[in-house]
Amino acid sequence: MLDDRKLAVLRAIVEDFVSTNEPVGSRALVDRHNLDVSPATIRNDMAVLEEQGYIVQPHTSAGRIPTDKGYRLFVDRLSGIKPFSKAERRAIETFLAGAYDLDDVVMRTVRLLAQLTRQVAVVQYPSLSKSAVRHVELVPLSDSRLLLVLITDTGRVEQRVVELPANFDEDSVTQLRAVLNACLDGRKLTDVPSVVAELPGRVAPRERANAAAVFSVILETLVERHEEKIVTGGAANLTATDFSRGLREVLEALEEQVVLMRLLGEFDEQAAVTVKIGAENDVFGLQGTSVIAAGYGSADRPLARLGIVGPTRMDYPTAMGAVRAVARYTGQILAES
Amino acid sequence: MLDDRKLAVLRAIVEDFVSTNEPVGSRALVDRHNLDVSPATIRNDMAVLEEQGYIVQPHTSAGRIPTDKGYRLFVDRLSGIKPFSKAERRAIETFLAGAYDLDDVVMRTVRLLAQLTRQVAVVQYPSLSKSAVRHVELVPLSDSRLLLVLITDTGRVEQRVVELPANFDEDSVTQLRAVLNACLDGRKLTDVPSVVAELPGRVAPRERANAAAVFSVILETLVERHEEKIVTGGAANLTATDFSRGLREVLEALEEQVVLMRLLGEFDEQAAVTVKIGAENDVFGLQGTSVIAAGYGSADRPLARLGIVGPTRMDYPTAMGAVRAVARYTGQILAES
DNA sequence: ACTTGGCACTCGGAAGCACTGAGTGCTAGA
DNA sequence: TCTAGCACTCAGTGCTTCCGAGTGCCAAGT
Repeated sequence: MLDDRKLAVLRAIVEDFVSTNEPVGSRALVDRHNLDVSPATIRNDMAVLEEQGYIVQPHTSAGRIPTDKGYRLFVDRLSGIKPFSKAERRAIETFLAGAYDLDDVVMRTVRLLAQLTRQVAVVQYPSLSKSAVRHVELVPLSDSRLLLVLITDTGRVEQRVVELPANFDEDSVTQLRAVLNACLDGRKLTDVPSVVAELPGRVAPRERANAAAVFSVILETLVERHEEKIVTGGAANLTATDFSRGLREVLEALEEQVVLMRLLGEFDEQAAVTVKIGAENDVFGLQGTSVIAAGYGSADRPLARLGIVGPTRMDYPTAMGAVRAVARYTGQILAES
Repeated sequence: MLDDRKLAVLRAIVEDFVSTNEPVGSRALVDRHNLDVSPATIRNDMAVLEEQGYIVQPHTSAGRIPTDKGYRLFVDRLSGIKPFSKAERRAIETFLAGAYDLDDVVMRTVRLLAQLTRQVAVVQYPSLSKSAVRHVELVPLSDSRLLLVLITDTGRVEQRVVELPANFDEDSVTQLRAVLNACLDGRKLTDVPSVVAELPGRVAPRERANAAAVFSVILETLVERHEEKIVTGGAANLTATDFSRGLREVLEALEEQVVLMRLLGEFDEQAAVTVKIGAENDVFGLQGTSVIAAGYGSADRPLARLGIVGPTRMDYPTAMGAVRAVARYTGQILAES
C-alpha cells in the first residue's frame, strides 16, 4: 500500500513539522531531505498519504501536517526511541541519587522529566496495593484518639486519625500495636484485608470495640481511600504550544487527580514506554494531547507509572528516550532503598 | 488634594474596569454611575487623577485604566472587604470539616480558595517551627538503617531515613526511642535543638555513634531542611487573564517552592488579610500580579499563611473577603484537631 | 472658582482591496 | 512511473480609507 518512498515522505513531513511548526510543502521537502525526485512526484505521494488519512492540509494553499494517524505510523514504524548518551544517563542518575526520601525521589523525578522533555511531567507514587507493610505505629493523641501511621516498604507513609468509641489505656495500645505488627509486618497490602478480618479473635474482649475502630480505619486507608497520589510538574511548558481546545482545559485536567488516574490507568504498568496520540486519549480535556508513559520499578516488582503530557506535535523519539531513561533510574533508586 | 468626587471617579473607574476589562471613558462613567455632572467635568477630574499617577490611558484616544497606585488607593480608602453571607460561610465550613487529615485540610483549602476567587490559590503548611513534637518513632528498615518519623501536634508528619554507622539491635532502638520520646514529647520544635544537644549524655556509651546519627538527622530535619511546604491550585484560572509579561513566567514562578516562600514570607503571619499590588511584589516573575494573603491559625498561635495570586485587575473586595473567610475557617479546623 | 457645552483633534480598529508567493492538482510527455 | 509545465487557490501582507470613541481645550454660564 505505502511504498518505501511514501513512508520516507511521511517521516520527513513529521520531522519537519515537529521542528518548524509550519505546514510543510513539496518543495521544502525535496530541498531539506535528499530525496532525489522532483517536487511533483512528492505531491503525488502526498496526495496518496492524504487520501489515506496520514496527513492533511489546514487550508487549500498550504503544506501538509500530520494527523494523529500519521504520528501513530511514524511512532510505530518510522522512528525508534532515541537512546540517551552515557553522559546524560549519568547526570540523571546522580540527580536522582541525591534524594533522601520517597517524596524527594518523586519530586526530583517530576522536575527532571519536565526539564528533559520540556513537557508536563506526571509521576505516580508507588502504588499502595503493590507494596508490603513495613511497620504499623499507633500514637496516642488524646484520651480517645489515636494516630495510625502505616509505613510501606516503598517508603510511603500513610497517616489517619482514629476516633475510638471508648477511652483506652497505655497498655492496651501497646498490646494492640504488638498484635498489629506481628500479624501485618511484611504482608502485601493486598493481603491485609483478609489478615485483618481474623484479628478480632486475637484481642481481649474488652478491647474489641477500640480495636475494631482501628481495624476499620486500616481497611479504609487501603481500600476506600484507594486513590493513588499523582504529582505533576512543568506546566509552564504548556505555554509554548497553543492547544486547539484551549490551554485552560488542559490545565484543569492536570489538576484533577481523578483525571490523571484515569489517564495513567490506561497504560500497562509492566509495559515499556508507550505512546497515546491525540484522540487516542479519551480522557476528558486531554484529547488534544499526546501522552508518553512507562511503568517503573524492577521487572519482577512494578511500582507505578510515570510519563509526560504534551502536544501531538512532539519530538517523539527524544521524549520516549527521556521517559524510558527516567523510568529506569527512578525504579532503580527505589529498588535500592 | 483629591476631593470626594475625584475619589468617587477613581472608584468608579476601578469598578468598571474590573468588571468589563475595557478602558473606561468619561461618558460611560456618567451613564453607569449616577454622578450628576457632565462628562466634561469628569474629564477634568480624570486629567488630575492621571497627572497624579492613579490612572493612565493605554493610547491617546482611549479611556482610562487604573495604575497600581490607583488600585492601592482603591483598596486602602475606597472599598472595604466584602463579607461573606451566612450561607456561604456555612458552605465553607462544612466543606473543610469533611477533611480527615492535615494533607486533606490543606488540599481542600487550596481547592476552595481557588474556586471561590477564581484565581490561583496558595496555601502554606502549618510551619514546623511553630509546632511541638507529638511523637517520635523509629522503625528499623535493615541492619543499619532506621526510618525516623516525627509527628507534630499540627498533624504534620516528617520522615527521614537514617544511615547508621554501626549495626544496631532491637533493644538499643527501643531504648533510644524511649529516651527521645521522654525528652522531646510536647517540646516546641524551636526548643528541640537545645534539648537534643544534651541527649548524648543519656545514652549508653557504646550506642553513642548510632544515636548521634539519629540526632543529627533530627536536627537536619528541623533546621537545614527548614523549607516549609507550599501547595498551589487553580492554575487554570490564569488563562482567563492575559499577563503582560507572559503567562509562562507566572506559571514558572508558581512551581518554585522557593519563590512561593519568598512571596508569602513578605506577609505578616499575624496580620489579617493584606494586599500587594503589581510592582509592590518584588518576587521575580510575579511583579505583574497582585497577591492577597492572610495568616491563619488562632490568634495566640499563628500557624502559617495562605492567599491568592491573580492579575492586578481583580475584584479586590470580594477576593479579600474570600481569603479572610477561608483563613478563619481553616485555622479553626486545625485548632480543633 | 467651578461647571458645562461645543469643537477640533487623535488614533486604534475595522473594512476594503490589490498583490505576492507558497503550494496545489492536473495533464501531457519522457 | 516519473517529471515538467501550467493554471488555480488562498493565507498573509501592506496600503488606504473610514468611523467613532474619547480626549483636551476654550469660552460662556452659574
